[in-house]
Amino acid sequence: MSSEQRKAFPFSEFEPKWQDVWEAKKAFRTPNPGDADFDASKPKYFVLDMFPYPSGAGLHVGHPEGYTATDIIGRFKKMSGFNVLHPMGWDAFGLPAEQYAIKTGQHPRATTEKNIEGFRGQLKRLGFAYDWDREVNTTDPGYFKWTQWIFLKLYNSYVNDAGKARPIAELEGQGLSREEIDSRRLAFVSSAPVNWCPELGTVLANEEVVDGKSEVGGFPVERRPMRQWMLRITSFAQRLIDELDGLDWPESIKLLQRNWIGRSEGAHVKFQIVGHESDVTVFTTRPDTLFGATYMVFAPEHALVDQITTPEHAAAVEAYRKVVGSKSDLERTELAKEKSGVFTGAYAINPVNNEQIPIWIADYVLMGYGTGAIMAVPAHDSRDFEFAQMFALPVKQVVQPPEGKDWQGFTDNGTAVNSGFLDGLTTPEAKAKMACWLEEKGLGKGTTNFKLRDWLFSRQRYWGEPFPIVWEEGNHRSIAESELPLLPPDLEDFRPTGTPEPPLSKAPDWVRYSATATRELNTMPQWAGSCWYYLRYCDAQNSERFVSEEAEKYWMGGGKPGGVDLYVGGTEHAVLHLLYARFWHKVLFDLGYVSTPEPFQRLVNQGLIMGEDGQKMSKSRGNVVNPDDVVKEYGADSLRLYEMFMGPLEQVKPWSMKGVEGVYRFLARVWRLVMAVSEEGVWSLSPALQDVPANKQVTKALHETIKKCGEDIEKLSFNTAISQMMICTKTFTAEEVMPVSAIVTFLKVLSPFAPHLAEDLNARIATKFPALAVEGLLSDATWPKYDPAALIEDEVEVVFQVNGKLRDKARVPIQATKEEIEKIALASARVQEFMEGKTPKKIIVVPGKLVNIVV
RNA sequence: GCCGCUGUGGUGAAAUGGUAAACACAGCAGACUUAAAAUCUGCUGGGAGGUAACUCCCUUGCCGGUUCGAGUCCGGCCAGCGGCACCA
Repeated sequence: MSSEQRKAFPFSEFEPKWQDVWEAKKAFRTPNPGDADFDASKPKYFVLDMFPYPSGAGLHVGHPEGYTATDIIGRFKKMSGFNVLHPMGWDAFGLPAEQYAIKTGQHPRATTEKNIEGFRGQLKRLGFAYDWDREVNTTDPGYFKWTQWIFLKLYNSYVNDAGKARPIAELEGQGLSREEIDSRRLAFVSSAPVNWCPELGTVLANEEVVDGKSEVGGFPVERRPMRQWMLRITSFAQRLIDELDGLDWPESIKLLQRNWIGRSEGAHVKFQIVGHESDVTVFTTRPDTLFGATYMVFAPEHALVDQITTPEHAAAVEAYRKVVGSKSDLERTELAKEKSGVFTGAYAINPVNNEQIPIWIADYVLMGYGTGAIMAVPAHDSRDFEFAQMFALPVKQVVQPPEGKDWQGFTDNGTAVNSGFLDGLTTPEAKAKMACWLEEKGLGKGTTNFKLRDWLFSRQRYWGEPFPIVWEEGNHRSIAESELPLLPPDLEDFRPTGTPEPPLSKAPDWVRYSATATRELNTMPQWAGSCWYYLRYCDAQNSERFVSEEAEKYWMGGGKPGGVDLYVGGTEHAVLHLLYARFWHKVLFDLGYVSTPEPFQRLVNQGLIMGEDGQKMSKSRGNVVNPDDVVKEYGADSLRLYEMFMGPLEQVKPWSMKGVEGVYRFLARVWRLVMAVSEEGVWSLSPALQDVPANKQVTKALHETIKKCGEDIEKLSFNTAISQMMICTKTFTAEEVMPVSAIVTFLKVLSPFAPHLAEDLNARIATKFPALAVEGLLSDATWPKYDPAALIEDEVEVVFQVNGKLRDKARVPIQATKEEIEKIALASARVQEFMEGKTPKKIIVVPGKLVNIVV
């Protein structure tokens, strides 16, 4: 049997038809302030999806999940009288695009354009109410001109003592040297060790390295010192933590970000080194345990190691450093099961008791965190304890744990012992006292440290935004804003060079900027374009500014810390995109370019859709569902509705084709409310459709549905809204006569979920009942109001409990008083039976609900 | 190891502290049909008793607590998923 004959309603005819009508009429065009048709009296609602990376594989079923949710919200808000901004675009730069191009032997611009076309077509076939005039594409020069422009803002800014980004010109006015100014820029050059991935031929940000491998491709990553562009995100660490508070985000995501930023409070402590002028500072979160420090450990890369190592230990130290230095991050973590290290021969003096303690080097101390050196308190730190056991170093108790716990390796709070002036204090008291003592003696002070590192911002790849920077006599400087956009050269061979030399070096004409200056050869990472795309949507066509002040104020304003009203996307961006975008937004805010300190007010993460087998969808498992197939077989409305009916939006849930059939049957039932089929299989308006008022039962079901669906959409509880529509449809189906106006109202409620079907049925009803159907497009209709009076029943069922157990129920008038209900309950034969003649101790009456008699 | 989330029928799931399992899937039975598909109707957590209508008991991972009343709140444990991981 062909699928054509099996169709229960002709979705494959009317879905494309309405998609064309919406597009032709620009039904979802959103006017901006200043436009002739802009209505300033309406409130705004900015609903945003995480824009897709247009891969060659096309849309997968995970995309429409979030996109349908935002589409329902957007359509509902539009119907409820809001100016709705619901745009779509393409995050098209980056490694995967370039690798795909290399694999298929095409230019990334060609593959990207083809992929975008594919994605756009797929999204259009799902009937999303986007304003396509606002489409953005990060690889479009008209877009990345402004990405480069924002980079120049970062380059030309610094953070002042108050922690705010300010124009670098302020420092120039203070007569600082070029070196001093360059060292304070938010975009700066650094030659620290970075994550180099030989396979990808580029460096990667810390956030892009997972378990010592590249997030893209899973290739090994090694540490090597290279000169790279960095963004000073660490200057915003505290604000990035603090300003999460005002946001309506899942607590788990806030926590993920807080943990990633990793604030910890402690103290710096200065140690003298025996026989040396120099001293060394360590960071510790446990200054209260200073009396228990029995040795010290430097990171192998620590700058002082060469100076302090004694001749008899030099060979061993050198050998150890060599071994550590040759390891990739992966090997280093893999081999980290057992502690290793060597003694330098040097000693430090513990400032609290003047004891000499040995200085070791070990790779469990990281150069990149704190000061790259630690005081080891083996008694109360598990790593130090393990190391001390291994190398037979002394372990000295300085914290008394609560009764019944061993002090060795005890890391929680307790009471200070063997600690001189700290003895008897609780751990928090001792921390505070020690910090004061250190500060008084000039030996240290309380400090805060963050795990967050500065953002490595350059890549040795072709398919990214070139930096608007030139080099002259060893110094960098920005090019003029008027020179933007800076296009990449047209390269035949854009593959990585296999060395840290970026592929842009293959275009000598492009590289030569002037007789004395050459261009920066690195490109920006994929994250750059996605850091600000939501702003571009507000004014996507503007060629004068990244977004007009007026549009930014209107769409991003509204008195809350975040400008976007609802942002829906996957958890995978919890610490990458969402942290980077917040950082850029804060810089733009400080500089006065945007009106809110945060970009996204409300964030919702959609849950992953698993395969039918409950496993993650993947080609190798063969459990991937292609949305195109579903649309072909069941229609776009079925796909939309099913993805919303599966379960709560935020939950991980498995796909079920049977479930798709279920919602498909529901849509067919709705279709048959309005349409009847002849014996020849021709659909026409159902004769049951009549211009009559709805009876009480239908009216009640309808108004309950208006109420519940409206409330559930606001709560993003789409599955329960759909079940209510199913109940309502059942009530309609049971009727012999279909009251047209009630059906039309129901279609309005259905339309955000299944817009094609609702639009089509309304148009068909309009042919016979033009006065009762919505005039023009149903998508432009107003959300119906429910009548509270229609919901009220004359009688309600009240349950009677004896000692909390259900024993009887009765229908009582809605206006019955507590006393009357109580009397009815006590009169019940079943209740009396279970009371066994005892007198009630207590009777709880919840009007309209229950009576509980306690005996 | 640390942090977080989630545990409810055969399945996806509902349930402002107030009738657990709405809605749907699957299954079973029936109607329509020569037959099938489609459609429509009914049943469908477990156990016990009763010819039957029906009645009773148990049931939201496990143990305890608060409450007239707990899937929901509190404490402890177990399992699964996710994040971080030598961050001093």
